[in-house]
Amino acid sequence: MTEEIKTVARRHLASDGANLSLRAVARDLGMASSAVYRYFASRDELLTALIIDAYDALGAAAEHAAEGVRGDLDRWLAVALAVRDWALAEPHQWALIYGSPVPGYQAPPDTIGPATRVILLIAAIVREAYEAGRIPDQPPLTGRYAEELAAVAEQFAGRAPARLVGAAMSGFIHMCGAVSAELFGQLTNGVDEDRRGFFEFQMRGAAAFAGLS
Amino acid sequence: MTEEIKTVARRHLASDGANLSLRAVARDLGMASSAVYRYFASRDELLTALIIDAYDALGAAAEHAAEGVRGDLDRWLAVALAVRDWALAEPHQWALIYGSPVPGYQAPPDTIGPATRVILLIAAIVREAYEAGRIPDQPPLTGRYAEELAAVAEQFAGRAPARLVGAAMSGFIHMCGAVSAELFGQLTNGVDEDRRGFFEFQMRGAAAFAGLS
DNA sequence: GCCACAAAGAGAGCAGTGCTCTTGCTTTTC
DNA sequence: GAAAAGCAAGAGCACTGCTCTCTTTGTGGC
Repeated sequence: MTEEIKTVARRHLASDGANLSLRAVARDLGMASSAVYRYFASRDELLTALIIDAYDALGAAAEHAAEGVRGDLDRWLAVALAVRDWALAEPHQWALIYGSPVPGYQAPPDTIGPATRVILLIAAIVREAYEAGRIPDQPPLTGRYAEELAAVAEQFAGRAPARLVGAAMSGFIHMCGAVSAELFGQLTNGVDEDRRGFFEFQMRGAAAFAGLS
Repeated sequence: MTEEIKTVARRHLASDGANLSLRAVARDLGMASSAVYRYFASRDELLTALIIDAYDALGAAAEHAAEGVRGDLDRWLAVALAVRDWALAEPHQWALIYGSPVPGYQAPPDTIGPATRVILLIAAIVREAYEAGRIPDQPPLTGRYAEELAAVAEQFAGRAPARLVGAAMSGFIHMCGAVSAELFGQLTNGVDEDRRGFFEFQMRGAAAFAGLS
């Protein structure tokens, strides 16, 4: 039942965005709106469920795309293009997880696990490349943020230097920005035909910043 | 009067986000909700007015920051940091213009003018650097998107090559992504203290991609 | 001074929303 | 078979965007 509600809710998400109507979902299911509250304590809880599912679906798509691809750069590009493909297929789910936060909505801790799948995948790509000695040396970073990056590295990226972790995060952020820019209409009247090509161009730049090849 | 409504609406924007209540705004002004409709035909029209104002304020802040700064890289960094500063000061206005689009809302053509101020400013920085011969040569781009970029260049960036225009747009997109990531909570548990430093690190990377120095 | 007209606001009302509470029905469990 | 638990329905509250009609207010022309 919960699954059925989520399926219909996802359909409504595609037409109404984040302010989908719980009542309309209930109507589509042929039940009273109050009955839905047996499965989800509130509209926000429904949204949370959809958010977690979206993160998971995106993470799965990215991991699947990376499977079996050899070469650091190719793996990174495969991940980035898979993320873009998923976002183009599910624009409203993308908006839900990487768009502006829903007003008054506070993401519960359950979401941070699924939320990190993609960035962890990218971290793994970079770490493997680094540990295999395929990343050229770069001058170390200094400053407070470099220490924070080093702390992150210690947790997720083995012995990779702060600069590399920073470049990886930068690539992830750039990727999210590029997808959002495309979906949210920032590219209109600029690049309209070959957006995939332009996206790949940007992602190659991001990879070069990290020293991937 | 319209100005007064917008001011109160902006205050509500800060607490309720994009789904601010026209009735609540009217209440705050001590007038009936129907009276507001004399000044704005609909809630969407109010949002449009706020969007245009936000684009203009951001554009003005960016242009002001660039004034008098010498050096291509420094100008670019000044613009990027000014954009970030403005976004941190007005997170809900940022979400309004660069976050996920409001469901069912179609941005009218009036918005595209103000929307382009920042990217045009960046284009100007890059163009000047190129025309003064301060951008090292890079291999030309090929592909459909390269043609589109060349068309954009012809309009806004003089004789700059497609790769340079692409890198400039890439930097703009990266900047938007970095600001959004910070505002929308993607950086939580990663870089928490010195986000400004990390932002600048990314923007220096974006500048290098375009050949700015 | 007075009338006429237009602008500005008030108020009621419609259909819709999230959510709660009470009531009833059905299925399981003892 | 009776008690208990799970599930759904319905009414209702306070809220929303928006429309309609009505009333007040201010101003220009004579």
